[in-house]
Amino acid sequence: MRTLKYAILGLLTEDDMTYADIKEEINGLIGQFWSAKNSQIAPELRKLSQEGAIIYTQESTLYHVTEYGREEFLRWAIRDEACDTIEKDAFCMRLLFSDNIERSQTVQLLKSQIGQHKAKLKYLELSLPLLLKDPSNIGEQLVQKRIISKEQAYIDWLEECLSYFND
Amino acid sequence: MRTLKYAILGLLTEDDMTYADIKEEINGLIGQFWSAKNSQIAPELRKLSQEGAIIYTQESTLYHVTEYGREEFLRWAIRDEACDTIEKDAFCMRLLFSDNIERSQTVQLLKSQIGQHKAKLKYLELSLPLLLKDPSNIGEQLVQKRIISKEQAYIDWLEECLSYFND
DNA sequence: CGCGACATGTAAGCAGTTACATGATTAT
DNA sequence: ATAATCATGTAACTGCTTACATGTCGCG
Repeated sequence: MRTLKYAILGLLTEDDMTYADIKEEINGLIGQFWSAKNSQIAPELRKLSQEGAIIYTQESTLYHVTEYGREEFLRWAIRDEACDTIEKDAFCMRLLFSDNIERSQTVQLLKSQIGQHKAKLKYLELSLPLLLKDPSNIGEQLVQKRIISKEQAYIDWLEECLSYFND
Repeated sequence: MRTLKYAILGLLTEDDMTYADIKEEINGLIGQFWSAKNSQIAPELRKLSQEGAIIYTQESTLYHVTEYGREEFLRWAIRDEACDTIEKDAFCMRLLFSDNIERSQTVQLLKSQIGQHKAKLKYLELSLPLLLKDPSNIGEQLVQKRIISKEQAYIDWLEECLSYFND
C-alpha cells in the first residue's frame, strides 16, 4: 500500500524538508501509528525521486514535492479504504496460552508489561503535546488523543488481567 | 521473532490437530491479534517439522508436538519481552493530513470507517463467545474481552472525531 | 590530527501478502 | 461426467528489520 510514501508526500505537501526533518517527524507522532526505520525511509525517498514525486536539491539539502507528487497524495488522501488497522500483539499470544505455565510467572509477566506501558504513557504525555505546532490542525490533535487513550486503555486492561490472576 | 511458530506450538501443546483445525484457530480469536494467511501457515508447519518441533502423521492427518517443540514453546511462554504491540493504522495517517482536503470528504471517510468498525464489532460480539470452549481458561476470556473493548474504543474515538468535523 | 560518537545509508534476510496452481468436493 | 466451487499449497514480490558500512562532526 506504500503508506510510508504518502506519509512523506503529506509532510512535504506542508513544507520542504531535509532528511533530518522527515526523520524527526516520522519518529514523532507518526511513528506511534506507523513506524519506520532510517533504512526504510532512505530507499523510499530515492524511489519517490525516481518516480518524479519529489525533488532533492543539493545546495539546500531540501526535499520538495512536485505537482505530480502532490496529486498522488491528494488522490490517496480521499480514498475510502477498508479499515485495515493491523495490530500484532505478542503479549496477547502469551496470555492466551498462559494456562500452560505457573500462575506466578504470568503475574510477573503482567507486572513487567504494566511497568513498560506506564513508562511509555508517561513519555507520550510529555512528548506528544510539544509536537503540536499548529493548534488549528484538528487531525493532529485527534490522532494525538487517540495514541494516548489507546495506551491508557492497554494499561487498564493489563491491570484487570492482573487482578484476575492475583486471586 | 517467529510468533506464528509459537502460536502453532501453543495450539498443539493443548491437542493434536489437523491442518484445518490449526487454520480455524488462527482465523478465530488468534487472528484478531496475530493474523496469518494459509500461505504463511503451510511453510511454517513444514519448517517446524524440519526442525523436529512437530510431527505429521499421514494416516490420521494430525500434527503432533514433540518434546523438543513443547520445550521451545514453554521457553517462549515465560520470556519477558519488551512491549512490542505493532499497530499500523493507515486511517490515522489520513486524518493527520486531513487539513489538505475538504472537510466534507473527511466527514465521509469518518462515516465509512464508523460503519465498517461497527460491523466488525457486531461480528466479534457474535462470533468470539462461541469460540470459548473451556470456561476455565482465564487467558482466553481476557484476550477476548480485550479484542472487543479495543474495537469499541476505536468506534468511540471515530465518533468523537466526527463530532469535531461536523461543526 | 586521530579517536569516539553520532548521523546516514546499504545489503541481506525475515515476515507477510498477492496471485496463482493444483487437487478435492459438490452440484447439475 | 463435467463444471463450478472450495480447500490447500507454491512462488514471487513487497515491506520491514537487523546488522553492518561509510561518512561527518566534536573534542582530546
